[in-house]
Amino acid sequence: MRQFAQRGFAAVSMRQIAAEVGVQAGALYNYTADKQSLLFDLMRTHMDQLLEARDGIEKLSPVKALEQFTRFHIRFHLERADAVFISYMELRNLEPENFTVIEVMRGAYEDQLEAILRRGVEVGDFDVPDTKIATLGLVAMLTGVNTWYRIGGRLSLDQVEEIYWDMIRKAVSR
Amino acid sequence: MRQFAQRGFAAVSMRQIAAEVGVQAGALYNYTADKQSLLFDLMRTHMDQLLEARDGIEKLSPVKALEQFTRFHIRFHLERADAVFISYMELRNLEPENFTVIEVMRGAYEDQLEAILRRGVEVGDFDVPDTKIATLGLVAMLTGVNTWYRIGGRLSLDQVEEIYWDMIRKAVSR
Amino acid sequence: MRQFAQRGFAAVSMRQIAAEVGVQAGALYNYTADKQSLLFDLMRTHMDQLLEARDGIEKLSPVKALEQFTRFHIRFHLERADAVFISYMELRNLEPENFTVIEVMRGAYEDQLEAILRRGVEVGDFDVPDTKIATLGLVAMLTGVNTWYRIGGRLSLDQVEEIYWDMIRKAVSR
Amino acid sequence: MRQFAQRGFAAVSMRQIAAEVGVQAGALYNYTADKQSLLFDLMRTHMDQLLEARDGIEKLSPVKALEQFTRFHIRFHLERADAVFISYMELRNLEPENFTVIEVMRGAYEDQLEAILRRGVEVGDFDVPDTKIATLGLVAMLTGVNTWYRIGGRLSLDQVEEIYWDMIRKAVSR
DNA sequence: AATGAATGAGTTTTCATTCAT
DNA sequence: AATGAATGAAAACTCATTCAT
Repeated sequence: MRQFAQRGFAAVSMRQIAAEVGVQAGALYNYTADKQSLLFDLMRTHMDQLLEARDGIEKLSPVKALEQFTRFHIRFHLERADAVFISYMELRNLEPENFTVIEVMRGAYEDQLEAILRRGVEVGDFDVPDTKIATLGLVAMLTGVNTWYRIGGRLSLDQVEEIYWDMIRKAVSR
Repeated sequence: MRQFAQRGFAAVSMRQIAAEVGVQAGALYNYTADKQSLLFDLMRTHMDQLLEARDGIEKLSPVKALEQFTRFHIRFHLERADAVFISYMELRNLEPENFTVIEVMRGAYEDQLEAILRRGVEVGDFDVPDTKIATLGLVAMLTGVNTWYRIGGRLSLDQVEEIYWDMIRKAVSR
Repeated sequence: MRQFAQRGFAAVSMRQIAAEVGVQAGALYNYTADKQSLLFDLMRTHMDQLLEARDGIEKLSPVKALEQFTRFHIRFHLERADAVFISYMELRNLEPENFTVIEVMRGAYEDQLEAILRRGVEVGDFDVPDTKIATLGLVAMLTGVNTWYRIGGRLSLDQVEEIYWDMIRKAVSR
Repeated sequence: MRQFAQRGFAAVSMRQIAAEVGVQAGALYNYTADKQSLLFDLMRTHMDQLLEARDGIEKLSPVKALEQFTRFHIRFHLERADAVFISYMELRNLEPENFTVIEVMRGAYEDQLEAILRRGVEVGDFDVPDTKIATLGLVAMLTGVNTWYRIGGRLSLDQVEEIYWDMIRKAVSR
């Protein structure tokens, strides 16, 4: 995972992966069918964890649910920077059927956010002209944190959550 | 550019590029020093155009400037989907000195947005706790349009601009 | 070694070398870092053997030492015609740092001969106006044997040694 | 010639040669049939000059003739270091029929020296067990000067001639 | 006499994968 | 469970040569 994140799937050889774990390249094939499976398994595991994570969010008010989603997304993604990066950058290197599996999972995650937005619009908490697009815009904004946040930098994780929650709250407000 | 965007820099061979333009691979070297230069020239040209594009924006009110920036960003990036995608995805494949050049240009572009936010905060039009982070968040959100917008789809470009401008206006409002 | 000697380093491809040992080109890289190392290792091994070979020569009288050096040089070089040829012809194809290593070794060998000449001059056995130049002249003459001697030809190895020792003995005599 | 001498025939491209004379590679083919001809013409011209050079040497006494040959060889070869180097190093890169032509010319030159030695032996001036081998040994020694002599170095050309003539005179003496 | 664009064959090297041991 | 040797295909790049202009 570290190697794929840092250098890209195509640029990492099975020999390099083997060297990193202290075996010869041939030995890797005792654990994986091929290089493609290595990538796919990484991504699927990541998406599994992402989807598992939230329970009971539908019982919260739309505003509370959106806040929880916001804070969760930032925290979950920052804790898994390598897996997140791979999941965005290496989609292209998935074979078609693997690609489809991951895309479906990603869609399911986005649906969770859109459901919150839709509930909020229905009860009059939010003013969002197009919940699908708002979903995509908010996810892009939130995931973008990963491109610049560094642990030990100017801001604490709490502060980042606060700033983004402030922007998002207002962005969907009436 | 089309090949790099669709399959990734590493996955496109000089032979494929040559075939696409109708020559043998060797002939490409009459026009480019090497494959790396092909990538770098593409990116630099894109960033040049991006930086050239906005004049006089600092004479507008912060709100008007932010609206113009929002609409410009969406339109400019959607018109150049391949170049945008390459500029985000293939940074890793730039040699260090080329990488630095592009990063500096990207920073200059973000500075234009941050300057608008800062002016807006100073005159009391905006309420943004951290202009640097807001800049990064907004740019991520805006550029995210490229990941889903398709010409001829459900929404016109004008509608997209409207929806995002609405979200952004509110996100930075008091 | 045979290929390099017959056709020259630059003219021999890794494919040809591989074919000669009965594998595909890629398999060579299990044994050598690159083509340059193949050349350098050949030369260094040769020079190592050349420098190892003579012990105790400094205890002989200058005349006896020169005779032994003469006979040794002819025999050693004729037995390794390919390595000798490569060591002279392919110096140009060594990368700079490798070149330096070989040059230093060659210098050490020539120093052994010059030491003999100098001792001979000191004790009055030889009359040589410039021991450095005489060294280079004698080495050139002796190594020249390799360009024409063929096993099974008109002359035995013993006869060749005799003829050259006769010329050299007289060339440095008073 | 300079390029071939410094980097070797195989390592010099037609483009480099063209650049050195200030044209594009294609233009060279107005002057030479191909790269091979460039090499062959260089060598043949050199050998022509070498063979032309000595007239009337057979009228001198063997000792005088040998001295003149010695001094001539050193001077002629030092004045044409590049051509000499190419003529030794690049024989391998001549196509077979071209190779034969050059070898015949080289043989003719060596015959001139051997004739002197043979005359000297006949009249009792020299003591040489095998004139063919002595010829090859002396030529090797003399040409070896080129490997170390540098204009402006420790020794003048006259001094070098003197030292070698001293060694050679004694080497063939009775 | 020269150019510049092109070719086709070649180069060294890398790589995912296989497999006997 | 691991190795090390091998393969075959592919990569980027170079080069002598050709040729229309």
